Amino acid sequence: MYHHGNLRREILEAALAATEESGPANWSLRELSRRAGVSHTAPVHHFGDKTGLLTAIAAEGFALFADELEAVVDDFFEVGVAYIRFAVSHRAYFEVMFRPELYRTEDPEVVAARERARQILLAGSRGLAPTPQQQRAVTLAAWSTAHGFASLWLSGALTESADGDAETVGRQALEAALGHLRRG
Amino acid sequence: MYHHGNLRREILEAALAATEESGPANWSLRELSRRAGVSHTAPVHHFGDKTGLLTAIAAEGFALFADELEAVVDDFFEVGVAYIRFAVSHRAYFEVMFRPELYRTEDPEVVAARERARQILLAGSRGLAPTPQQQRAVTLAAWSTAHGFASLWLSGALTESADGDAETVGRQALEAALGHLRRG
DNA sequence: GAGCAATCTTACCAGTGACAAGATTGGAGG
DNA sequence: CCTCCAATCTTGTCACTGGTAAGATTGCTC
Repeated sequence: MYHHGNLRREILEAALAATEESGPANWSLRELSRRAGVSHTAPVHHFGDKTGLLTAIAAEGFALFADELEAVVDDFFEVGVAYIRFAVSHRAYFEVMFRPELYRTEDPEVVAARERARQILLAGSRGLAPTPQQQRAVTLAAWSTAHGFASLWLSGALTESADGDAETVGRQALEAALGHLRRG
Repeated sequence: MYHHGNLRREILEAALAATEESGPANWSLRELSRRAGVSHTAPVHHFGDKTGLLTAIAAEGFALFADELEAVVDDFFEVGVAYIRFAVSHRAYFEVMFRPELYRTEDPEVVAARERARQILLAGSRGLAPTPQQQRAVTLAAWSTAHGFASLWLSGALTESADGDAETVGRQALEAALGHLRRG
């Protein structure tokens, strides 16, 4: 099928769907091509190689991530909640983004989007501690807690320890770790 | 080479070394076999298939993990530090353990070792909150913070935000998140 | 010292990512 | 209109992979 019209997008979506089902490694470019009804090398023109496809996913993921964090940037605590919400609701993106061996981490689009997200995280916890040293520790703590909860949740490690939806339980964990910072 | 003598161990170590270098997906059984000087199907007898090898790594990893946590079980805060120390010093194990799509999570050895580690984590934060509900939140918070810091550190996400060795910086992050629980 | 069971090998298959060379087609410029 | 170019997709091929089947080797037991 020459001139599919929307192949780049369709392959990308198929990759996301496949990643959602079985992780970012358990699918092949050829499988995605078959699903899209094109030859096994059709994606090459759009992504170069498999790493290129994963790089595109990471770049788009960091951009979406930054967007969602930006929406709540004024509330330090809600940035953490948004972090968790993003991981759960955009699982496939998240699983690629934080697995640097999968894609080209220094791709310009990736770098730009990732840096944008990072700045929002840094801004979110600004002014919560007196010294720069403590400031940095607070940022790290918040980032670690949100990221850790999200990772554990996605890996299924919490199925025995937590009941409820991710956002509710995540809020409780964030509150236990960081609530004292919020209240001053 | 018939009757290598120690093939199971050698393949396992080679897999750990390769995982350390390039992640748990970027090596092949055949490559490990070549390194060990045996035919490409020799590992089959010991592990069944590639998933079996990764399952063995996960089982051994959780057992080592439980051992290291056990050594400091009396101090809630030090359990978190030990968690981070394990992730950094046994990176290959850690990266497999928390990637359930890679191995058979319900393998009896895996289940036993993982459950042992889980109990230590639960015990570590016992008595730090009045109600069971808060108790659970504190456990989740501590686990999330340690796990998140370890994951971010291993993925390289912190290279711009933190200087120093993982344990030192990790302590600071844990202190910022959980220090208030320690001091009562 | 015979035979068994554990361990390893050789041979093969389908599936994969990458590459090279070529086919098709929409659209721009004459 | 129509020519031709660049974007897009296809066919063909390669080395490599994981998995399976069948068979070879060898340490150990009795």
